[in-house]
This record gives sequence, structure tokens and C-alpha cells, in this order.
Amino acid sequence: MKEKADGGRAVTLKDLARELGIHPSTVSRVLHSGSDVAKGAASAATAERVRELARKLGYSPDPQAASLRTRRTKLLGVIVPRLSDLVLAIMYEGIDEASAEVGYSAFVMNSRDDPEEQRRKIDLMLARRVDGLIIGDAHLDGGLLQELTDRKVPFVLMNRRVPGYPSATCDDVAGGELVASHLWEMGHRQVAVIAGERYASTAVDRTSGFVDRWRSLGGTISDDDVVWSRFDTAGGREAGEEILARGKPRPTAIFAVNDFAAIGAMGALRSRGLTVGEDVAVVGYNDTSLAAELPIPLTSVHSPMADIGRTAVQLIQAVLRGDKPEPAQLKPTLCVRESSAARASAEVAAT
Amino acid sequence: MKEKADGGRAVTLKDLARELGIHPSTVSRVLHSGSDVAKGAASAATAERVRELARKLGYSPDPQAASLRTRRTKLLGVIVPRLSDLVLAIMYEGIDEASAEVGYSAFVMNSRDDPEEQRRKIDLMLARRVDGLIIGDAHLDGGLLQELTDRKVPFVLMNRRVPGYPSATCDDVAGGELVASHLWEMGHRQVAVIAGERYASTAVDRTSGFVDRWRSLGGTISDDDVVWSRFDTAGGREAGEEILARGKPRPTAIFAVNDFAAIGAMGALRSRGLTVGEDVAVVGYNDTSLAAELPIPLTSVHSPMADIGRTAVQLIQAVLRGDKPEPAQLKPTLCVRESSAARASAEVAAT
DNA sequence: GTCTGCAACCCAATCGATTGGGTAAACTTT
DNA sequence: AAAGTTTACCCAATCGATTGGGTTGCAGAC
Repeated sequence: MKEKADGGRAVTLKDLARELGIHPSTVSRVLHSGSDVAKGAASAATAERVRELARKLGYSPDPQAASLRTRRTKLLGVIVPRLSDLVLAIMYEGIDEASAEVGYSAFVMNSRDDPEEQRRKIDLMLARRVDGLIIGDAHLDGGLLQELTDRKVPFVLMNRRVPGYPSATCDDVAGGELVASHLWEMGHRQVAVIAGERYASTAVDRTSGFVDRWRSLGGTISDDDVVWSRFDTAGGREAGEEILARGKPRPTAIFAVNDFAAIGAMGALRSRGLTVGEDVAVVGYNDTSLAAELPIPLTSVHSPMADIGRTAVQLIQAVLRGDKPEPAQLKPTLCVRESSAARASAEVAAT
Repeated sequence: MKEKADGGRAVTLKDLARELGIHPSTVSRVLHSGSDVAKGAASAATAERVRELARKLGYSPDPQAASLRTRRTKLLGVIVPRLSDLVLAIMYEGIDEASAEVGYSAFVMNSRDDPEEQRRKIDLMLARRVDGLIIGDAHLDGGLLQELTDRKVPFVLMNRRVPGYPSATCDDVAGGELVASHLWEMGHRQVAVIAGERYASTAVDRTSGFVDRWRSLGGTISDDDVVWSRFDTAGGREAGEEILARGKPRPTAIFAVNDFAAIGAMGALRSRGLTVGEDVAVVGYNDTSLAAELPIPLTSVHSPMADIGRTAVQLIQAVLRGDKPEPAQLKPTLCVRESSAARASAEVAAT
């Protein structure tokens, strides 16, 4: 809080140098290098004087100037579908913290999952000369990613994965499996899935994890028990209504791949006079803070969102060092709550 | 998507100049100035050649270099309590859009409403040489703000106001008044307020707007009908429980100054076996996307969150131009839903 | 007594864009 | 035709930090 302490301009290396009667480059070396380069650059006594004065005057290096020379901005660009999606917001909080810890700053922008916007935002970030990108809105048909690779732009994926690229995600297949096992054990035999957007690995993986496990347990589930939808509450409501409107026997359980979609589905059930947790079990995904606080608390797969963000920062650091890190998949856990705590009601289960 | 088009380095002014056989400064003037300075700098023909080549090579100016010279970074720093608060996330979306429109980029950081964090984050932003700050987490006892003013750091407040500083907020007093009028009209006479954090103008204004209007309508409300709390769901639940645990007659309506607190309060009511909207009306604030989608849809004061963000950008632009803009207060509107749609039940109202 | 080596610095170019101050040539004006 | 005015540019310094390549002075080696 003092780099402009006395009304005027910020303190520069030159100011320090002048004050101490030494050359700016010496000051730079002292301040810049941990102690390795610092040796040989100045005597211990001088180094101490430099550090002392820097502290006193509240010197803080101008990152603009530094990066002009070093060609590194210590800036990370983060692209998410929308920051008002709680899941992404929390991942971003993880990024923000982790990147600050390693001396980077993060920039976020929304793409609204619109391919054109994704391009535009990436361009904006590159124009700002970010050192690397964390992409939270990757689409499975990733032409864009190939292009970035060709252009040698360092990037990692977060939240959603695309095979062949480094990514930090939840192990969504495992998450889907957890739900399948849980619902099966609770005696459900008729289920439906609100699957999310087809272009997102989160949706695809959670769904396929669920479906595969369900079948391996001996359950049957057909393609039209899987409804693709938007991730938000309204999308979940529509999907829920679609499921209920079908001619088929009503499912005793619904798995929505996202808490917000699950909330929407709960709304649809309620509109039909059905009680969530009694007539129909509902399970969500991500265990957002709301899940536990809903009037009927929502069973949800807990995914370590902040850690996913932190991991993404580690991965991009590795990429910037020139490594090619393996995808990281963090483990989900199931939080069973009232919305799916009761066994499937006998008559229906017997159907 | 092409400034690094052919594998190598980014295109610079010098590259363009060399290619065209003219001086970099001429290129700069052509590209930089809208057409005013451009005239006199180069012939129309040359100007066209420059623009043409710039387009072809995908030239994008290095903002680092530019800002080193111009002392402007075109960067805005945004501080919010937490981005995982949907309200702030949406305001940030407004900022993001509006700032992009005027050629700025925005940086966000979380302060978690912790004064020490606020300082630290502000320092980080200033170290990045942001042109101005948008502060979304101002505390009413604003020593920090005075300090920033003294240091001549350009800033505006958003979401929360502090008298004497430029700010973009919802007219929270008016919002509180809307709720008071509504509940009064619905026949409620015993009410309680979940007031939020004392240090936030949002909490204080909404509460005082409500209380003052309530009294002017002839209602009575005492200090202990107002419970200060955190803004999140857990805080709302605790406050709700506190209200219900008091010896006093149970209120027929609760106004929570925040949707999440309202949801928490709804949970507390439900745990007691009370039905929201029948036994007790609940009203929230902000009309977040969830409000309408809850199992029992929540009456809420709609505040134009994205517009508040956009307005904050306009204000900071004004400050950067040297103006001293007046605080902007955007108008809220009331969205009545099921949680408060029924008239207060007669027996209780008659008490 | 010269030479080598090291410690402790200094110098100047560099990154890319911007900008105040030119200047040469062409074109008017009188 | 001399003087003035435009037009269309160019030059070089500047912003602040970094860095490869010196230089100086002194100590100890031979």
C-alpha cells in the first residue's frame, strides 16, 4: 500500500540506484535473483542496503516493463462458459488463489459456450499476451484446441476434458458410477438421466459412467431414458417435464448431471404433485452449497471444484516449463441426502 | 486468431514498417489515431496500405509496450467479496462486457470481506498497474477508501455504497420499501428481518428502507425483530432459527435481504414443520435465477445486477477522465411469487 | 613484479509502442 | 521567383526492467 506513497510517481529501479549511488542493473540483480545470481552481483552489504531501501520506498517492479523485456507477463487467461455458473466460479476461486501463490495473476472471461465467443475471447487474452490459457469451456469436437496446439499456445483444459489434451477435471465417469450404484442399491429399477449438453465431457462422462454401471449391475436403460439438456435450472425443468410427459412408466429416480438441472427437475416434479424423495428420487452433481440447503436436501456427487482449479494452475505451470502433463482426474464422492434417501417404493419397484 | 500466425514471433510495428519501407512511427500514427491524427501523418494511400498489411499479418499491438509508454494499462481491477456469490458474479459479467466495449480488460479478485485481504488484493492490483479499481466489497467504516483517495487511486464502488464516494448500486432503500409495502398490503403485521452484515450498505439500506416504510404505514417493528447475519444460506438458516426460537409470537412474514439467506430461512421454517407461503411468507432480494425455480418460488426484489456492473464501468471511465460522478442508484422492482402470494392468515393477522 | 582470478560493479542495448520535434519536397500565394 | 504553407514523412528519446558483456581494483600465486 505504498508504492505511490508520496503523491507522485511510482518508485523505479533508477530511483533506488540513484539514491544508493549504484547502477540500476545492480539493483535489479539484487532484487530479482533469489541469491544465486545475487552473489557476484553485489556485496552482501550492498544487497542489504538495496533491499532495505526498496522496502522503505515501497518499490514494486513494473510488470509491464519487466514483461516487455522478459517476454513473460505472468498472466494466465481463463475462459469459462459463464462465471455466474457457481461451479465455474468456484473453480476460478481455486485458480485465483493458486496462481497468486506462484506469482501469476488470472484473467477470466465468459464465452457462453458459443464457439465464436470462445475464439474472440481467446484472441483478446492472447492480445494481452497471457503466458498461458486455462480453458474451462472445451467442446468435445475440439477444432479450436488443435488450432491452439498448432499455434503453440500453451493451454490446459479444466472442468471438461478432451482426449489428448492436458486437463484437470473431476473423474466424471466414476461420479456417474457412484450414482448408478447408489440408486440401484436403493431398489430403483426405472431411471432417467438428465444428461446436459452433448458437447461437454462432463455431461457425456457422467452419463456414460451411470449408464454403463447401471447395465453392469443388471439394470436396463434405453437411449430415450437419457435426455440431453442445458445445464441450468430452466433446462433441468424442461428435461424433467419431457421425462414425465413420455408415455413410459414414470421413473422412480432421476439423475441430473448438474445440481441446477436437478433443481429444475425437482420443480417439474413438484408441479406434477410428486414429492421428491418419496415418489421420485433425484440426484444431482457437484454438491454446490445449495444442495444441502434446499427444502428437500439434494443428494449430489461432490466434486472438488476449487481443487480442480488449483490443479489446472499446476498443470499450466508444467506446460509452461515445457512438460506435457498427464490429465488429472480428481475423485468425486457421493453425498446422500433426503432427495434419494428412501428406498424405492415397493409397488413401483415391483413393476 | 493470427497474431502468431506463422510459428514465430508476434508481428510488431517495426515489422510492418520494414515491409512497407516506412518508419514505425508513421505506422503507429496510422493505426493508432482514429483519423484525426492520421491525417497529416500519412497519405490516404499509405494509410490504406498500412491497414491492409496490418490486417494481413494479423498485427495486434503489444499492450505491455504501449502502456509502458503511455502510462495507461487499460486494465481495471475488480474486488469482490467472493465470485462464488452469484450476485457479484453477475455484476462482474456486466463489468466484463462493458469494459471490453471500451477497450479495457477487467481483473477480479476475492477479498472474502476480510479487511486484510482487501488491502492485499488492492496492492496486487496496483502492482499490476491497473488504471482504476471497482470495489465491490466496500465496508461502511471506510478507512481504506479514504486512504485510496489520499493516494489518488481512481476507484468507484459497486454493489455497496459509502456516502461521499462514487458508486453504482441498486437503490436498496427503495427495495426495502417495496417489500414493506407488499407485506403490509398482504395483511402481515408481525414481521422479522434477516438483515445481513452490518458493514454492508446493501444490508443496512434494505433493512432501513423496510423498517422506515413499515413504521410509516403504521406497523410496529422493534430492534430485536431485526437479526443481523451472514449473507449466505447457512447464515440465513441460523437467523431463521433465531427468529423462531424467540419467545415472541411467531412473525407471519420474514424479509431476508438476500435470496440465499432467504433460502436458508425457508429451510429453517421447513424444519419446524412450517409451510413457506402459507404459515410464513418469505421475501428475498436480488431475484437471482434460482428464486423463480425453487420448489416454492421465492418473492424477491429484482435488482439489475448486470446493469450495476455496466454502470460501474461507466463511472470509473468518468473518474479516469477526471470527473467526479454522482452515485448511481438503479431502480429495483418487486417480483411477487408463491412464497408471499397468500394473504396473512386471519387468526394470526388479528393477533 | 607481473599475472590470474575473483568480487563488485557498470554500460548499453533491448523489448515494442508512442510522441514531440523536426525536414524535405511539393504546392500555393502574391 | 521568393516566401509561405502543406503534405508526408522521419528521427530519436522515452517508458522501466533486464541482461550479456564488459571494467576496475585488489589479493594472492608464481
